[in-house]
Amino acid sequence: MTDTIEPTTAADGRPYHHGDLRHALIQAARAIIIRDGAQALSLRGVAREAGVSPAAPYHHFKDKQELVLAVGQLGFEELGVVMEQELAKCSDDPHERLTTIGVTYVLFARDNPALYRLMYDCARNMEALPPDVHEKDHSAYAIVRSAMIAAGLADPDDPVAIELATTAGWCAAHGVAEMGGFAQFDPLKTAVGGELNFYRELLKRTGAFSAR
Amino acid sequence: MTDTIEPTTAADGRPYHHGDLRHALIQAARAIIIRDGAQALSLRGVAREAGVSPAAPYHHFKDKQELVLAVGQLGFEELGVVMEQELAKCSDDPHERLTTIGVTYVLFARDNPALYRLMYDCARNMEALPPDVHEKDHSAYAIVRSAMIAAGLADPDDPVAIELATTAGWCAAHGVAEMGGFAQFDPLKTAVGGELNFYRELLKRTGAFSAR
DNA sequence: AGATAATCTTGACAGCGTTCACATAAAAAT
DNA sequence: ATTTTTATGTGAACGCTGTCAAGATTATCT
Repeated sequence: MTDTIEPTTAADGRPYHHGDLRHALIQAARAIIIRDGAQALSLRGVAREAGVSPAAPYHHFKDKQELVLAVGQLGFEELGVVMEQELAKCSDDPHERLTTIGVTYVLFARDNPALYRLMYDCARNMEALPPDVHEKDHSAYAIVRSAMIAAGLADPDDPVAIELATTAGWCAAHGVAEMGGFAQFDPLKTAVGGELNFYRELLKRTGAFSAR
Repeated sequence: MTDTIEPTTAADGRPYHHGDLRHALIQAARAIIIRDGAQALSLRGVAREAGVSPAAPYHHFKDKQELVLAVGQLGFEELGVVMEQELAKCSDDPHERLTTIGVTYVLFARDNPALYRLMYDCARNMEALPPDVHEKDHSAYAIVRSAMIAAGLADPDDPVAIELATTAGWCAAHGVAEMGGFAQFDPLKTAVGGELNFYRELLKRTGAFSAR
């Protein structure tokens, strides 16, 4: 009882079995991507940071790609959490809620550009992913759609128009999310009274987010 | 005169000096990127395809990155050419011209997704590029801006509003360009009467491209 | 013609993704 | 409680990659 009773501790300090390697690998990869960009990510580096051998990850991911996709998937979940938090703090006015959705989305991308880029790749290869991601994405999609309807930007009786409005809004947000951070726009940002105003104006002007 | 007088032919068939390697490397890289995606691009592979040793490219590009950026830059020039062609075929109606700009942009991205992705990276690191790219980009930017003004989407006397409208339009086009190709939207595409209509509707709904 | 600069090759280095054979620990079965 | 199976780790190895240094070959300039 005097010895360490942590999960199967060996003599040399750390246990032979990591405990929850899969999770640790995803976190390490996420950290590297956020810190140094996706191009600087190497499986060996991730393993190193997690304190295991280069071959260990292959018991949890069949590929480097599969690890990367897991990080992207986690990004979507994070975004979902942030979105709910912001919407909870928001008023009931439909237009304001829609704006909150757009701004939150864009700010998330601004704060984690490399991660957002990964999430985009993730979404592009959505067919190749396990089905639960489909559902989660669809639920996010559903949030935007209902906000669109509530704000009167889509006729509730015209399904195609609803899908179009939702898709257009998502596309516009994606565009602003990826390009809004460009340094070229710095002068314009100050001219318009700060970064946040800049994003607001951009989203407003991409009519998908503006009231008629 | 009976011998081959092509640029300094050696006995074994090909000349020791390639003649215009820099160009050949860019073309080879472009082909690989378009065919197999940017992730499948290796400097050695490019050198192989150009029939040259792995170290040869380093006399023309200091980096793999520099080669990739050159391909992206070439992409912008190509897009400029296509844009001019389409605008030449277009009527004088300002709204139609604006729509043509957006649709051409999106179709270019749809036809060469990997190349377009590269161009985006290129634009993101624009500060790190030689200044002539700045000018070219600015000229493209100027095209969009004047089209915006002509279409009455920006008050010619409000410089900030002009920049905002132009930027918003570009962001919206980027969003549609990157996300429009997602397989998730296939049903919607057919429901709306084809791919082209889909893009048109999307651009119209991201209000930056629609008349009031 | 001779010197200088540009271009290409060869050979090498470290790092990468991935796989295979093996070691160890945990879980399940007896 | 012991054995067997399964899950999870290590180590060494393969071919590939980006990159560099030293030497060979050709073009260019005086």
